[in-house]
Amino acid sequence: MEPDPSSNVDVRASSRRVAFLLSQVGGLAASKFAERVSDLGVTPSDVGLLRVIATTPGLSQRGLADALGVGPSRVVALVDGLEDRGLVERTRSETDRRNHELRLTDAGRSVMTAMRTVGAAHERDLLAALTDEERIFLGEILAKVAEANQLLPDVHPGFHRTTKR
Amino acid sequence: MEPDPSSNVDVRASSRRVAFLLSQVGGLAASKFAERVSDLGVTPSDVGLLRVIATTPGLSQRGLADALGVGPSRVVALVDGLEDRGLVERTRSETDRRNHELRLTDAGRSVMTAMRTVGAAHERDLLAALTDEERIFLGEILAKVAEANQLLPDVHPGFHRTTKR
DNA sequence: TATTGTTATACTCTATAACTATA
DNA sequence: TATAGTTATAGAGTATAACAATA
Repeated sequence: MEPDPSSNVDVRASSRRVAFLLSQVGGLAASKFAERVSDLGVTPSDVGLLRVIATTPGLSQRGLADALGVGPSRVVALVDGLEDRGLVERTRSETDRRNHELRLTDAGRSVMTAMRTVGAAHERDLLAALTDEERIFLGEILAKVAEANQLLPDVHPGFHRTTKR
Repeated sequence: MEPDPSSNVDVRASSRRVAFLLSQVGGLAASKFAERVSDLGVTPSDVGLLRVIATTPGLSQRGLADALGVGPSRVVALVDGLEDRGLVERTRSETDRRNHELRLTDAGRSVMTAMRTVGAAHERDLLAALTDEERIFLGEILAKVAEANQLLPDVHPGFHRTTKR
Protein backbone atom coordinates (compact mmCIF):
# COMPACT_ATOMS: atom_id res chain seq x y z
CA MET A 1 0.00 0.00 0.00
CA GLU A 2 2.05 2.94 1.22
CA PRO A 3 5.40 2.20 -0.36
CA ASP A 4 7.84 2.31 2.51
CA PRO A 5 10.69 4.58 1.43
CA SER A 6 13.20 3.04 3.80
CA SER A 7 13.82 -0.68 3.82
CA ASN A 8 14.89 -0.52 7.43
CA VAL A 9 12.54 -1.98 9.97
CA ASP A 10 12.10 0.52 12.75
CA VAL A 11 9.59 0.60 15.53
CA ARG A 12 7.24 3.05 13.91
CA ALA A 13 7.19 1.31 10.57
CA SER A 14 6.54 -2.17 11.91
CA SER A 15 3.91 -1.06 14.36
CA ARG A 16 2.06 1.08 11.85
CA ARG A 17 -0.45 -1.47 10.63
CA VAL A 18 -1.11 -3.16 13.94
CA ALA A 19 -4.41 -1.38 14.55
CA PHE A 20 -5.64 -2.44 11.12
CA LEU A 21 -4.51 -6.00 11.68
CA LEU A 22 -6.29 -5.99 15.01
CA SER A 23 -9.51 -4.83 13.43
CA GLN A 24 -9.11 -7.27 10.53
CA VAL A 25 -8.35 -10.34 12.65
CA GLY A 26 -10.98 -9.28 15.18
CA GLY A 27 -13.54 -9.08 12.41
CA LEU A 28 -12.56 -12.53 11.26
CA ALA A 29 -12.90 -13.87 14.79
CA ALA A 30 -16.35 -12.32 15.06
CA SER A 31 -17.62 -13.64 11.76
CA LYS A 32 -16.27 -17.14 12.28
CA PHE A 33 -17.86 -17.19 15.71
CA ALA A 34 -21.15 -16.08 14.18
CA GLU A 35 -20.96 -18.96 11.72
CA ARG A 36 -20.33 -21.46 14.48
CA VAL A 37 -23.09 -20.38 16.82
CA SER A 38 -25.59 -20.15 13.99
CA ASP A 39 -25.52 -23.95 14.10
CA LEU A 40 -26.98 -23.60 17.58
CA GLY A 41 -29.70 -21.33 16.25
CA VAL A 42 -28.41 -18.17 17.92
CA THR A 43 -26.62 -14.99 16.85
CA PRO A 44 -23.69 -13.40 18.66
CA SER A 45 -26.12 -10.80 20.04
CA ASP A 46 -28.23 -13.61 21.44
CA VAL A 47 -25.13 -15.07 23.04
CA GLY A 48 -24.36 -11.75 24.67
CA LEU A 49 -27.82 -11.60 26.20
CA LEU A 50 -27.73 -15.21 27.33
CA ARG A 51 -24.46 -14.66 29.11
CA VAL A 52 -25.67 -11.66 31.08
CA ILE A 53 -28.92 -13.38 31.98
CA ALA A 54 -27.02 -16.49 33.04
CA THR A 55 -24.88 -14.53 35.46
CA THR A 56 -27.70 -12.40 36.88
CA PRO A 57 -30.94 -14.37 36.84
CA GLY A 58 -34.03 -12.31 37.52
CA LEU A 59 -32.55 -9.27 35.81
CA SER A 60 -35.03 -6.84 34.29
CA GLN A 61 -35.02 -5.87 30.64
CA ARG A 62 -34.05 -2.37 31.60
CA GLY A 63 -31.14 -3.74 33.59
CA LEU A 64 -30.11 -5.84 30.64
CA ALA A 65 -30.30 -2.85 28.32
CA ASP A 66 -28.11 -0.84 30.69
CA ALA A 67 -25.62 -3.67 31.05
CA LEU A 68 -25.22 -3.92 27.28
CA GLY A 69 -25.49 -0.25 26.48
CA VAL A 70 -28.41 -0.59 24.08
CA GLY A 71 -31.93 0.80 23.95
CA PRO A 72 -34.85 -0.95 25.63
CA SER A 73 -36.67 -1.61 22.35
CA ARG A 74 -33.81 -3.64 21.05
CA VAL A 75 -33.86 -5.78 24.16
CA VAL A 76 -37.55 -6.43 23.57
CA ALA A 77 -36.87 -7.75 20.08
CA LEU A 78 -33.95 -9.91 21.15
CA VAL A 79 -35.71 -11.35 24.21
CA ASP A 80 -38.77 -12.02 22.04
CA GLY A 81 -36.61 -14.18 19.82
CA LEU A 82 -35.02 -16.02 22.70
CA GLU A 83 -38.40 -16.60 24.32
CA ASP A 84 -39.89 -17.87 21.06
CA ARG A 85 -37.07 -20.38 20.85
CA GLY A 86 -37.65 -21.39 24.45
CA LEU A 87 -34.23 -20.32 25.72
CA VAL A 88 -35.34 -17.56 28.10
CA GLU A 89 -38.46 -16.99 30.15
CA ARG A 90 -40.07 -13.73 31.22
CA THR A 91 -41.98 -13.56 34.48
CA ARG A 92 -43.68 -10.49 35.92
CA SER A 93 -41.99 -9.35 39.09
CA GLU A 94 -44.05 -9.81 42.26
CA THR A 95 -42.60 -6.76 43.92
CA ASP A 96 -42.78 -4.36 40.98
CA ARG A 97 -45.22 -5.45 38.34
CA ARG A 98 -43.64 -3.25 35.70
CA ASN A 99 -40.58 -5.48 35.59
CA HIS A 100 -39.99 -8.63 33.64
CA GLU A 101 -37.60 -10.96 35.39
CA LEU A 102 -35.44 -12.84 32.91
CA ARG A 103 -34.15 -16.35 33.45
CA LEU A 104 -32.67 -19.08 31.32
CA THR A 105 -34.76 -22.17 30.71
CA ASP A 106 -33.22 -25.64 30.75
CA ALA A 107 -32.93 -25.35 26.96
CA GLY A 108 -31.18 -22.03 27.44
CA ARG A 109 -28.68 -23.60 29.81
CA SER A 110 -28.07 -26.41 27.29
CA VAL A 111 -27.30 -23.85 24.64
CA MET A 112 -24.85 -22.17 27.00
CA THR A 113 -23.11 -25.47 27.56
CA ALA A 114 -22.96 -26.22 23.85
CA MET A 115 -21.66 -22.72 23.33
CA ARG A 116 -18.67 -23.31 25.52
CA THR A 117 -17.72 -26.31 23.40
CA VAL A 118 -18.25 -24.33 20.23
CA GLY A 119 -16.27 -21.42 21.63
CA ALA A 120 -13.34 -23.63 22.53
CA ALA A 121 -13.25 -25.18 19.06
CA HIS A 122 -13.49 -21.72 17.54
CA GLU A 123 -10.54 -20.48 19.53
CA ARG A 124 -8.49 -23.59 18.84
CA ASP A 125 -8.96 -23.30 15.08
CA LEU A 126 -8.55 -19.54 14.89
CA LEU A 127 -5.28 -19.56 16.81
CA ALA A 128 -3.99 -22.89 15.52
CA ALA A 129 -0.90 -21.25 14.02
CA LEU A 130 0.31 -20.00 17.41
CA THR A 131 2.35 -21.70 20.07
CA ASP A 132 0.97 -21.97 23.59
CA GLU A 133 3.26 -19.17 24.70
CA GLU A 134 2.10 -16.93 21.89
CA ARG A 135 -1.54 -17.57 22.72
CA ILE A 136 -0.98 -16.69 26.35
CA PHE A 137 1.00 -13.59 25.53
CA LEU A 138 -1.60 -12.49 23.00
CA GLY A 139 -4.26 -12.84 25.66
CA GLU A 140 -2.28 -10.79 28.12
CA ILE A 141 -1.54 -8.02 25.64
CA LEU A 142 -5.15 -7.83 24.50
CA ALA A 143 -6.38 -7.74 28.09
CA LYS A 144 -4.06 -4.83 28.70
CA VAL A 145 -5.38 -2.96 25.67
CA ALA A 146 -8.96 -3.74 26.61
CA GLU A 147 -8.49 -2.48 30.14
CA ALA A 148 -6.69 0.68 29.07
CA ASN A 149 -9.62 1.45 26.78
CA GLN A 150 -12.20 0.79 29.47
CA LEU A 151 -13.85 -2.15 27.75
CA LEU A 152 -16.27 -3.99 29.98
CA PRO A 153 -15.10 -7.58 30.49
CA ASP A 154 -17.99 -9.25 28.70
CA VAL A 155 -19.65 -6.64 26.52
CA HIS A 156 -18.88 -6.75 22.85
CA PRO A 157 -18.64 -3.34 21.17
CA GLY A 158 -20.72 -4.71 18.30
CA PHE A 159 -23.71 -4.02 20.54
CA HIS A 160 -23.60 -0.28 20.33
CA ARG A 161 -22.89 1.07 16.89
CA THR A 162 -20.94 4.24 17.60
CA THR A 163 -20.70 5.49 14.01
CA LYS A 164 -21.32 4.31 10.48
CA ARG A 165 -19.48 1.54 8.80
CA MET B 1 -18.80 -15.62 33.55
CA GLU B 2 -18.04 -19.33 33.69
CA PRO B 3 -16.86 -19.75 37.27
CA ASP B 4 -13.52 -21.46 36.95
CA PRO B 5 -13.63 -24.46 39.26
CA SER B 6 -9.86 -24.70 39.61
CA SER B 7 -7.86 -21.71 40.73
CA ASN B 8 -4.81 -23.05 38.90
CA VAL B 9 -3.78 -21.24 35.78
CA ASP B 10 -3.17 -23.75 33.04
CA VAL B 11 -2.69 -23.21 29.35
CA ARG B 12 -6.20 -24.09 28.32
CA ALA B 13 -7.86 -21.96 30.93
CA SER B 14 -5.88 -18.82 30.28
CA SER B 15 -6.19 -19.08 26.52
CA ARG B 16 -9.92 -19.69 26.58
CA ARG B 17 -11.13 -16.15 26.19
CA VAL B 18 -8.54 -14.96 23.73
CA ALA B 19 -10.79 -15.27 20.69
CA PHE B 20 -13.44 -13.17 22.41
CA LEU B 21 -10.89 -10.59 23.47
CA LEU B 22 -9.64 -10.46 19.91
CA SER B 23 -13.11 -9.83 18.57
CA GLN B 24 -13.85 -7.32 21.31
CA VAL B 25 -10.65 -5.30 20.94
CA GLY B 26 -10.86 -5.60 17.16
CA GLY B 27 -14.37 -4.18 17.27
CA LEU B 28 -13.14 -1.32 19.39
CA ALA B 29 -10.33 -0.63 16.95
CA ALA B 30 -12.80 -0.61 14.08
CA SER B 31 -15.28 1.70 15.74
CA LYS B 32 -12.66 4.15 16.96
CA PHE B 33 -11.18 4.23 13.49
CA ALA B 34 -14.63 4.92 12.07
CA GLU B 35 -15.01 7.85 14.45
CA ARG B 36 -11.68 9.29 13.42
CA VAL B 37 -12.12 9.07 9.68
CA SER B 38 -15.63 10.45 9.88
CA ASP B 39 -13.92 13.77 10.56
CA LEU B 40 -12.51 13.43 7.04
CA GLY B 41 -15.99 12.80 5.67
CA VAL B 42 -15.40 9.14 4.82
CA THR B 43 -16.44 5.78 6.22
CA PRO B 44 -14.16 2.78 6.71
CA SER B 45 -15.70 1.26 3.58
CA ASP B 46 -14.76 4.37 1.65
CA VAL B 47 -11.23 4.06 2.96
CA GLY B 48 -11.04 0.48 1.74
CA LEU B 49 -12.06 1.51 -1.75
CA LEU B 50 -9.71 4.47 -1.82
CA ARG B 51 -6.79 2.27 -0.88
CA VAL B 52 -7.40 -0.25 -3.63
CA ILE B 53 -7.94 2.49 -6.21
CA ALA B 54 -4.78 4.23 -5.05
CA THR B 55 -2.69 1.12 -5.61
CA THR B 56 -4.25 0.17 -8.96
CA PRO B 57 -5.33 3.31 -10.80
CA GLY B 58 -7.53 2.66 -13.80
CA LEU B 59 -9.13 -0.35 -12.15
CA SER B 60 -12.66 -1.17 -13.27
CA GLN B 61 -15.59 -1.34 -10.89
CA ARG B 62 -15.86 -5.05 -11.53
CA GLY B 63 -12.19 -5.43 -10.66
CA LEU B 64 -12.76 -3.44 -7.50
CA ALA B 65 -15.74 -5.59 -6.57
CA ASP B 66 -13.68 -8.74 -7.06
CA ALA B 67 -10.77 -7.34 -5.07
CA LEU B 68 -13.05 -6.59 -2.13
CA GLY B 69 -15.32 -9.57 -2.43
CA VAL B 70 -18.55 -7.59 -2.71
CA GLY B 71 -21.29 -7.29 -5.31
CA PRO B 72 -21.08 -4.81 -8.20
CA SER B 73 -24.12 -2.85 -7.07
CA ARG B 74 -22.49 -2.03 -3.78
CA VAL B 75 -19.46 -0.70 -5.60
CA VAL B 76 -21.75 1.55 -7.61
CA ALA B 77 -23.21 3.08 -4.47
CA LEU B 78 -19.85 3.57 -2.80
CA VAL B 79 -18.14 5.01 -5.88
CA ASP B 80 -21.14 7.30 -6.37
CA GLY B 81 -20.53 8.73 -2.94
CA LEU B 82 -16.81 9.15 -3.49
CA GLU B 83 -17.41 10.78 -6.86
CA ASP B 84 -20.00 13.16 -5.40
CA ARG B 85 -17.47 14.23 -2.83
CA GLY B 86 -14.86 14.69 -5.55
CA LEU B 87 -12.45 12.04 -4.25
CA VAL B 88 -12.61 9.64 -7.19
CA GLU B 89 -13.25 10.06 -10.89
CA ARG B 90 -14.81 7.67 -13.35
CA THR B 91 -13.74 7.72 -16.98
CA ARG B 92 -15.05 5.47 -19.74
CA SER B 93 -12.34 3.13 -20.97
CA GLU B 94 -11.16 3.83 -24.54
CA THR B 95 -10.49 0.19 -25.28
CA ASP B 96 -13.68 -1.28 -23.81
CA ARG B 97 -16.44 1.24 -23.42
CA ARG B 98 -18.28 -0.92 -20.90
CA ASN B 99 -15.61 -0.26 -18.30
CA HIS B 100 -15.27 2.63 -15.95
CA GLU B 101 -11.67 3.37 -15.06
CA LEU B 102 -11.33 4.58 -11.48
CA ARG B 103 -8.71 7.05 -10.32
CA LEU B 104 -8.15 9.24 -7.29
CA THR B 105 -8.50 12.97 -7.74
CA ASP B 106 -6.12 15.40 -6.07
CA ALA B 107 -8.69 15.74 -3.29
CA GLY B 108 -8.75 11.96 -3.02
CA ARG B 109 -4.99 11.87 -2.62
CA SER B 110 -5.20 14.56 0.04
CA VAL B 111 -7.68 12.46 1.97
CA MET B 112 -5.32 9.48 1.70
CA THR B 113 -2.53 11.58 3.13
CA ALA B 114 -4.71 12.88 5.94
CA MET B 115 -5.79 9.33 6.56
CA ARG B 116 -2.28 8.18 7.24
CA THR B 117 -1.94 10.84 9.91
CA VAL B 118 -5.28 9.90 11.40
CA GLY B 119 -4.37 6.22 11.26
CA ALA B 120 -1.11 6.77 13.06
CA ALA B 121 -2.83 8.75 15.83
CA HIS B 122 -5.48 6.07 16.08
CA GLU B 123 -2.89 3.36 16.50
CA ARG B 124 -0.85 5.37 18.98
CA ASP B 125 -3.85 6.00 21.22
CA LEU B 126 -5.34 2.53 20.94
CA LEU B 127 -2.08 0.83 21.88
CA ALA B 128 -0.83 3.48 24.29
CA ALA B 129 -0.74 1.01 27.17
CA LEU B 130 1.79 -1.24 25.42
CA THR B 131 5.55 -1.09 25.31
CA ASP B 132 7.30 -0.92 21.95
CA GLU B 133 8.24 -4.56 22.25
CA GLU B 134 4.66 -5.56 22.97
CA ARG B 135 3.37 -3.61 19.99
CA ILE B 136 5.84 -5.30 17.69
CA PHE B 137 5.14 -8.73 19.06
CA LEU B 138 1.40 -8.14 18.81
CA GLY B 139 1.83 -7.20 15.16
CA GLU B 140 3.84 -10.32 14.46
CA ILE B 141 1.39 -12.62 16.19
CA LEU B 142 -1.59 -11.05 14.44
CA ALA B 143 0.13 -11.29 11.08
CA LYS B 144 0.69 -14.97 11.72
CA VAL B 145 -2.97 -15.52 12.58
CA ALA B 146 -4.07 -13.48 9.56
CA GLU B 147 -1.90 -15.46 7.22
CA ALA B 148 -2.92 -18.83 8.62
CA ASN B 149 -6.54 -17.84 8.05
CA GLN B 150 -5.90 -16.65 4.50
CA LEU B 151 -6.81 -13.05 5.12
CA LEU B 152 -5.91 -10.80 2.21
CA PRO B 153 -3.36 -8.18 3.32
CA ASP B 154 -5.60 -5.17 2.86
CA VAL B 155 -9.17 -6.39 2.78
CA HIS B 156 -11.23 -5.94 5.88
CA PRO B 157 -13.69 -8.76 6.60
CA GLY B 158 -16.31 -6.15 7.40
CA PHE B 159 -16.80 -5.89 3.66
CA HIS B 160 -18.47 -9.22 3.21
CA ARG B 161 -20.97 -10.08 5.87
CA THR B 162 -20.74 -13.85 6.11
CA THR B 163 -23.57 -14.38 8.57
CA LYS B 164 -25.78 -12.44 10.91
CA ARG B 165 -24.58 -10.56 13.90
C1' DT C 1 -44.71 12.44 37.62
C1' DA C 2 -41.32 8.79 36.60
C1' DT C 3 -40.26 4.24 34.99
C1' DT C 4 -40.80 -0.50 32.48
C1' DG C 5 -41.77 -2.52 28.66
C1' DT C 6 -43.90 -2.24 24.04
C1' DT C 7 -45.04 -0.67 19.45
C1' DA C 8 -44.49 2.18 15.41
C1' DT C 9 -41.54 4.15 12.40
C1' DA C 10 -37.65 5.45 9.84
C1' DC C 11 -33.03 5.01 8.32
C1' DT C 12 -28.78 2.51 7.01
C1' DC C 13 -26.44 -1.26 5.10
C1' DT C 14 -26.37 -5.11 2.25
C1' DA C 15 -27.65 -8.64 -1.22
C1' DT C 16 -30.34 -10.25 -5.23
C1' DA C 17 -32.28 -9.82 -9.42
C1' DA C 18 -33.84 -7.31 -13.47
C1' DC C 19 -32.28 -4.11 -16.90
C1' DT C 20 -28.96 -1.30 -20.43
C1' DA C 21 -25.16 -0.77 -23.09
C1' DT C 22 -21.45 -2.48 -24.98
C1' DA C 23 -18.73 -6.42 -26.66
C1' DT D 1 -24.20 -14.65 -25.84
C1' DA D 2 -21.53 -12.73 -22.32
C1' DT D 3 -19.88 -8.90 -19.46
C1' DA D 4 -19.81 -3.99 -17.02
C1' DG D 5 -22.40 -1.10 -14.86
C1' DT D 6 -26.93 0.46 -13.13
C1' DT D 7 -31.39 0.45 -10.95
C1' DA D 8 -35.09 -1.45 -8.20
C1' DT D 9 -36.33 -3.91 -4.46
C1' DA D 10 -36.36 -6.35 -0.31
C1' DG D 11 -34.45 -7.79 4.01
C1' DA D 12 -31.74 -7.30 8.10
C1' DG D 13 -30.29 -4.44 12.09
C1' DT D 14 -30.59 -0.45 14.71
C1' DA D 15 -32.26 3.95 16.80
C1' DT D 16 -35.85 7.27 18.16
C1' DA D 17 -40.07 8.55 19.70
C1' DA D 18 -44.82 7.78 21.10
C1' DC D 19 -47.58 4.89 24.05
C1' DA D 20 -49.73 1.81 27.99
C1' DA D 21 -49.32 -0.09 32.46
C1' DT D 22 -47.57 0.39 36.88
C1' DA D 23 -45.30 2.82 40.52
